[in-house]
Amino acid sequence: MSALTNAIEILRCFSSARPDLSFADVMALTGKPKSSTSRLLRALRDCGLLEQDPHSRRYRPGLLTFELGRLHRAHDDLISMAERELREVCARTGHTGYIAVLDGYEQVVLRIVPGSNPLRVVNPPGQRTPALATSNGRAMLARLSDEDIRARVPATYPKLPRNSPQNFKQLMARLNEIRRTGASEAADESIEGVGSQGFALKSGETGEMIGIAVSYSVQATTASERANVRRELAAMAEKLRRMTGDLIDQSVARVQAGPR
Amino acid sequence: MSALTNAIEILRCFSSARPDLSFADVMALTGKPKSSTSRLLRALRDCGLLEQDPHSRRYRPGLLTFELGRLHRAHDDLISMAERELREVCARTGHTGYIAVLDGYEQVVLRIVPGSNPLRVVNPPGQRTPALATSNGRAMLARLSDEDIRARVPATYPKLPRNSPQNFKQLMARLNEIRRTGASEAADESIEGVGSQGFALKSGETGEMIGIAVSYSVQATTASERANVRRELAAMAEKLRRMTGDLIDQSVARVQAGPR
DNA sequence: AAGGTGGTTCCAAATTTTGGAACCTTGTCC
DNA sequence: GGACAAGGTTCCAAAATTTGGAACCACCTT
Repeated sequence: MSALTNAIEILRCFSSARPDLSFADVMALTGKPKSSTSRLLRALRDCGLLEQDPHSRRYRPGLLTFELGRLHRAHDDLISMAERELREVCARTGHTGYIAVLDGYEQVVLRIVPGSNPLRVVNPPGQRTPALATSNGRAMLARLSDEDIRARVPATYPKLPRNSPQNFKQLMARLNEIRRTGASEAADESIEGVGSQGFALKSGETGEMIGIAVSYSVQATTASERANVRRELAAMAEKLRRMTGDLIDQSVARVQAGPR
Repeated sequence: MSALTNAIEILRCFSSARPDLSFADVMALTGKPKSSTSRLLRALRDCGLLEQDPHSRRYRPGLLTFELGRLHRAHDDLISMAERELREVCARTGHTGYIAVLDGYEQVVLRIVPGSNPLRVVNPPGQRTPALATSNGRAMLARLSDEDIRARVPATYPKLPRNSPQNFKQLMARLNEIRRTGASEAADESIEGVGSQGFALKSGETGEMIGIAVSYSVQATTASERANVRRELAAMAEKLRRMTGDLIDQSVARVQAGPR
């Protein structure tokens, strides 16, 4: 599927860091010849996966992506359940909640539940982050086999924030700690000044896995507030595991806190 | 681009009426042979445009569509759309444009689009003004229920400029006139010597509402220029309503002009 | 066992794709 | 006006990919 593969390669050039691209951008990023690029962009534009600004000539994701994206897991029971419970936790704690999924060694935020706290962590859904550097990301990785983790982490270990695991050995130590203690937490990692706690949840029926986290400002959140978040997430995790048939060892059933 | 075209054909089978599809569904909907369908679905799954529920075997839009759709949405939200259109109107008319939202009985200016006219109305974003005394403010109020309007206007009617409605009865008369004629316009109200015309726009999807206005100096703007502004805003309103799914009666679809 | 669903693989013919070269349009600068 | 750059488009022959029918597979139900 060479044409399709090439088209997808172009689609993957778009990100929140690069929401729109020029003809030359696409050429540089993909390394494809001018004529191939021209034909591919035209095909993508004609089918609705890309659209082009008439003035700037720049390309961006088109309406079809929006229409399809809205359908993505719109009727996912696991996510709906988790989101309902998370809303209550965020209403009580005032902090912002996230639901994310793993893709490779990265995670993608699917849902955000705003808190009432005036100091707000702002991150749009759809954002991609190394799962190695987030609380819920690490919680999800800890639920995988070591082989699976090894296969996901790039051979060239990604450059991560200072407080995140700096190599595979450190990562595995962190993950084993999460497996042992049930605690996944971090501060000043993927976002400076922001801490979070999270856990992973699996559907016993489908095997689907999501990572749930609550984040807050490190400086503005007291130790007792953090302890409260821990208790809230522990209760939430236990409730959701019962609801979804998430089989997990009791020894790691406690809340896993992490960065985010 | 036959493979790409066929893949897109499959993607277009998904809708909110059919958020996920089985192998047989796809075959029936596209009429493609089994082997082609199998290869196409596999390619779409491998590239992230579709994902497959491991339990039910059904296909649905994949993570990549979610991510790209979010990028599309970020570009195409209500305010961004309105601002882009307003820029063109202001470029053509030369006057200053405003986008505001309602907060209680007041409006808050979110965006300002400068015109080229040397006589310029200057108002900073974030400014609060009684919506009762502005063209776009009154246009937005006219879109609310009478109970909502009543709940927003303080029990002690606010002191307003001379040409603005001086009591609740006069306000309702003005709003009903806007509802009837679709015209919301004023002069010498919130700013002495300044007139404006505006309309309200609602997102069919989210219910979010904004008020859009173009303002000008009353003395320096001829009647034919004002008529031109009216035509420009009417065309802009119609276009935006189509784009946003703003359902409004045809009888009030004409431009509403107001003070500002 | 028969039948159905959800696929996968093989194969030769048909179709599409590819990249380099030549070309086009529009705009900017000297 | 000429030169250059950005953003493309079209042509062409060789290479690559795609196609649909047939055969096959795994699993489930009656």
